[in-house]
Amino acid sequence: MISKKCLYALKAVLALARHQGAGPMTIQQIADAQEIPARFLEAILRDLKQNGFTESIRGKEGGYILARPAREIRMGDIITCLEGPWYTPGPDTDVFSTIWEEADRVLTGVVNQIDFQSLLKREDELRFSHTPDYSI
Amino acid sequence: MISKKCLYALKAVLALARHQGAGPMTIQQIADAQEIPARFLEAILRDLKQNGFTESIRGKEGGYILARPAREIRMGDIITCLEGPWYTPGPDTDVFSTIWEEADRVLTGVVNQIDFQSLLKREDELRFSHTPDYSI
DNA sequence: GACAATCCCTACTAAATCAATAGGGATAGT
DNA sequence: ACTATCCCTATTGATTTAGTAGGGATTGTC
Repeated sequence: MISKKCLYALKAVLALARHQGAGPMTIQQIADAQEIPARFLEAILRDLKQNGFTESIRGKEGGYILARPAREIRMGDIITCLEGPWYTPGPDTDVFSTIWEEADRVLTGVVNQIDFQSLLKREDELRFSHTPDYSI
Repeated sequence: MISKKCLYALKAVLALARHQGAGPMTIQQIADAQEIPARFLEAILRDLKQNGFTESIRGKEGGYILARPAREIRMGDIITCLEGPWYTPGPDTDVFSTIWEEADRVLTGVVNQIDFQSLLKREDELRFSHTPDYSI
């Protein structure tokens, strides 16, 4: 399965996407909102920054923002950034190589179809469908 | 990526598939043929046996055979047996859950389409296409 | 019945990876 | 100056991976 680190990264980007246009979010805010250990999140956000997904503002009133619109960041981008490629073709091919390639292809296909704008929308729909209706 | 243990299991089953009908193969034979540490392979074969993929014959002239025809064993069966499920749905669903489910679905789809009879055929074709032609 | 080749079972270990935590340094707004 | 923020390196404990070790049980052959 996906590592916690990677899941934290996805959640952090999602939080930043929701906050986009409202100034920077501090590490602590993101950590609180998504239940991520703050010191761990710090390293993750630095990683995301180095790969061009986030930008940071230092000093007081500082924090993190997305470097690009949520629409232009795909789940697959973040996953590849944190986990590296799922399968790397080696020099010698056996019967299984082509199958790992196929698996990689379909997996990439799934996560690259989803950008963070659509994740926000999905999240809203999920919240809507899960809100219990207490009316009589 | 896939663990070495799982890859060894796949290779072992493939070796047994190729040997099917020609009596049992010893652990050592499989280990030599597929370049797997014999003591490690021992544990893997036991695991495969407990899950009904292989059978063993003890004593001299003993060894391992496939418990079913190669056609009836799929790659996905072996992988699930060794690695467990890639994703297990938890009690609480978030935006990502449905995506992991979809990823699991497509991945399972790929490896469950391939049985070991077709792997043998693929291997033969690969060997054919890779044999260098030294004729003038 | 002795012997040798095989599978069977439990326990142990070394290395790598995962999931953080710790301690300070640099920067910027007030 | 003070404080809230990000920045960087190093360290740690737990878990998983990839084996290894030592012996026990079974069965065919002489």
